[in-house]
Amino acid sequence: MGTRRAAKQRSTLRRAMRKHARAAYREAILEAAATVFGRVGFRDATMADIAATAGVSVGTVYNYFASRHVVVCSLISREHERFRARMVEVERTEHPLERIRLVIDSSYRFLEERGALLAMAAEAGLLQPYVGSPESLDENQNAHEYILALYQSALEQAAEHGLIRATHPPDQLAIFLNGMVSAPVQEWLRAGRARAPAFDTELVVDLFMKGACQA
Amino acid sequence: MGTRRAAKQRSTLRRAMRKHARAAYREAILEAAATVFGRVGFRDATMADIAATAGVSVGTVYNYFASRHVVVCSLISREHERFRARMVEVERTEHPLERIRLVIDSSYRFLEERGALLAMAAEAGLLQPYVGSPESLDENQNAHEYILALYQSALEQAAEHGLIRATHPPDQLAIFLNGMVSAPVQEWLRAGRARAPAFDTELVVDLFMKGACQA
Amino acid sequence: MGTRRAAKQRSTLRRAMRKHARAAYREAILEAAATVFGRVGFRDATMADIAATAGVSVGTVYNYFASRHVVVCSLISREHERFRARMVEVERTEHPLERIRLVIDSSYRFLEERGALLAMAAEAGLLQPYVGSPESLDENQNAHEYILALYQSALEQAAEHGLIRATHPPDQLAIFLNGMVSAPVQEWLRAGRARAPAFDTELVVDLFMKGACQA
Amino acid sequence: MGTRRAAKQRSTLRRAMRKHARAAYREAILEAAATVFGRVGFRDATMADIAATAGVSVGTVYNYFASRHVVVCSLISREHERFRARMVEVERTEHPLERIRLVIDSSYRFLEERGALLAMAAEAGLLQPYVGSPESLDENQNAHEYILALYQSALEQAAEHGLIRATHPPDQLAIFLNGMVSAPVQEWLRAGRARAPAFDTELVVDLFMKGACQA
DNA sequence: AATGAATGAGTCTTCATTCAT
DNA sequence: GATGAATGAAGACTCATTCAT
Repeated sequence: MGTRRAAKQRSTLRRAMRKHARAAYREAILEAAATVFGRVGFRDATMADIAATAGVSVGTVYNYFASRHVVVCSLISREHERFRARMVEVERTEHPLERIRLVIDSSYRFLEERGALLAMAAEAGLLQPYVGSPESLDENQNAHEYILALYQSALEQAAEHGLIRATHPPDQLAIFLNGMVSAPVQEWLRAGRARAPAFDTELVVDLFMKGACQA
Repeated sequence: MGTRRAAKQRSTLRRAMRKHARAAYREAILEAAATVFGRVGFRDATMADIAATAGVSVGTVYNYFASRHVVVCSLISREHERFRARMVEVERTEHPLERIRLVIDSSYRFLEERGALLAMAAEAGLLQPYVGSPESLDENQNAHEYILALYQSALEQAAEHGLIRATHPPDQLAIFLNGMVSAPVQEWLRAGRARAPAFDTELVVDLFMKGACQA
Repeated sequence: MGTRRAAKQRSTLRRAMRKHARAAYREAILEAAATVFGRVGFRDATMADIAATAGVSVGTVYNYFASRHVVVCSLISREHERFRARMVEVERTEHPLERIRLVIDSSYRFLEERGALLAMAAEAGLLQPYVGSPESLDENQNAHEYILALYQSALEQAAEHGLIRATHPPDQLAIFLNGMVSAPVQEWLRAGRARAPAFDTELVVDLFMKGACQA
Repeated sequence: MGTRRAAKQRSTLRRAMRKHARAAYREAILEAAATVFGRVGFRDATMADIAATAGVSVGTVYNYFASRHVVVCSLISREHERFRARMVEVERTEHPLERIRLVIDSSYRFLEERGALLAMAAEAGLLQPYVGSPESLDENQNAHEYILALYQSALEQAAEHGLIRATHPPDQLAIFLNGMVSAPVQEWLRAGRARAPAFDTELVVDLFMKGACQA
């Protein structure tokens, strides 16, 4: 009887370890994919590359992801989820301008931490055409739309409260704001991610709100 | 003697015609490449596609361009030259803010006219880091740097003249301005180039100069 | 001493149970293989399919069969043995024509019962040359040769007794008889095993013995 | 002018040679496919095998056939056409029993000449399940159906004329006749195509018509 | 100089087999 | 002895590049 219970315990333990190992493998492969995608780009990253970088065989990658496409989507999806998780707090902020400031700041910090390439992919949706439209991402995997919506609603609210000019449509303002926010990130990517990125939230907010003109 | 001179003339003529023919072929191939790149994107365009679109054989493409890579670079280079040609006039404008307005306006018009190439420009410029080093461009093929430089010098001059705040470094201002200018373009690309693009220079200038705040 | 004997008994019992368990596993796997082979055919059946159908892991399949090839051969061998077991009775029948009738009838009934395996049998027997040598069977696993031999000896005997014409060599007659017997089976396979098979022994015997001619 | 005409002639010549070369390549590949299929079977024949046997590169095979499946179908289709071409004459024969005799004889001669494996594939449709049903052959590529139809109509006619018993349905008779005809062929295939095949039309006809019984 | 067929390295994906637990 | 994840060789197919005509 004791033996049977021990066996059961062992079995449970084993299953737990399995589960853990599976998660670890999955994670390692996604991380490797992120690395390779960052190195050679989405299109030129081969499954062999990813497997080698993860330190596993190609077959193993296919044990965790049904196809190359699934790897890409899973990766983007994962980043997107992480990003949204951070935004939960921010979304609660009442004051629209403060909320904008926090969105920008959180975005920058996320980019700095996660290595901007992937974050960019997830956030900007820039790589959607590379991923392929027919099997492209779900609505809720598209961080770009999500951020634009955040900006837009905050700007609408701000306009209602008389905090910003109501002369321009808020969806367009959102696009321009996002353009300003993204600009230094893209510049950093363009420079080959050489130095550690240093994105300045206050600068963006100041410039967007007050403009470049002399007061 | 007359015969020899005639022969020489004929030879010269033939050489001229040949030169002209070569240029025409080259042009046709580049234009075809532009079309194909615009249609299926950089990475999915095959040499066979380009050749077929140009109405020549693959072999002929290789008679004019040493490799696929050279086709891409030549195309970008050509577009860049055309772009700069249009900017000659603009660069002569004295007033810095007016010059900025003209740069933006010319850029937008160029993008609207060259249509399909836009995707390519975006990929070459914005996505250069994704495309990877093997396809990276020479300094003088990089329209992005060129435009940033235009903005920066105009902003410096504007700051000297007290037309804009001197609180922010002009190279950073240039980046943000460029971000705002690019934002609607990227948004248009992201939407799949569905509707005809309509970029609003005045809106950008207004927003950049005065900010979103209430006066 | 008593203890030792008890231990020995227990050990014997355990060994017997183990033996039984092994046989049960073996059987389950072969039956699963039969099912899968019947469903998707020889070549498209994967070890994973077989294991899953048997309700065991792939590793377990390899504990009982050294390779995929061995599974196939074992299965065919087993079917062959079952088939021969049924024929024991038939072989005892004295009258050669009656014996032929019984062979045909038993064959048809075996095919009807073993259903899905039919495809396999057909592939293994008829398509052996297509399957190639690596999967070819031992002499004593070949049901085809066995049946031909049954027919041939019965036909020889019938000729000796003056029951059939002696104008044709019995080995050739056996081949033709087998061809007629197999014809509706192959037709059924070809039709995708759509309807339940209904093979008519009397028809075959009548046609083979009396021919298609008007009496 | 003379030069231009010469150029045109050359061009025409070249085109003709091209065409001829293409046909020759196509033929060589199909012949190689037949060889390889005969050697290792339909399923195990790889494109690399076929290419190597044909003395070309894999890419070349794909220049002539869009996919592996197309190679298989083209091969079967080609054999089928050849077979039907031979049957044109036979189909004209009025007397139904004589027509049956000729169908059998022509089939046997075709099999002897073309190497039975492929002929079998085309004729018996045995490989249909290997070729894959969803993209399987067109109705008119199925020689098996075609031959059965020939037999059946001849048998119907023969029954009408009182040449054979009307006791059995002609579609079933056709199947059994075909079974008898095929039997020695299959036997020959099973034996590994060792000796040159020698199929005896008269034997089959005699046995099918008169049966094995003593008169 | 144009042509376009031939080439073969490289890509994704499958699956029989092994082996640590 | 059972398990099932890891492995990697092998297969179908693509496409940049070469070269004989």
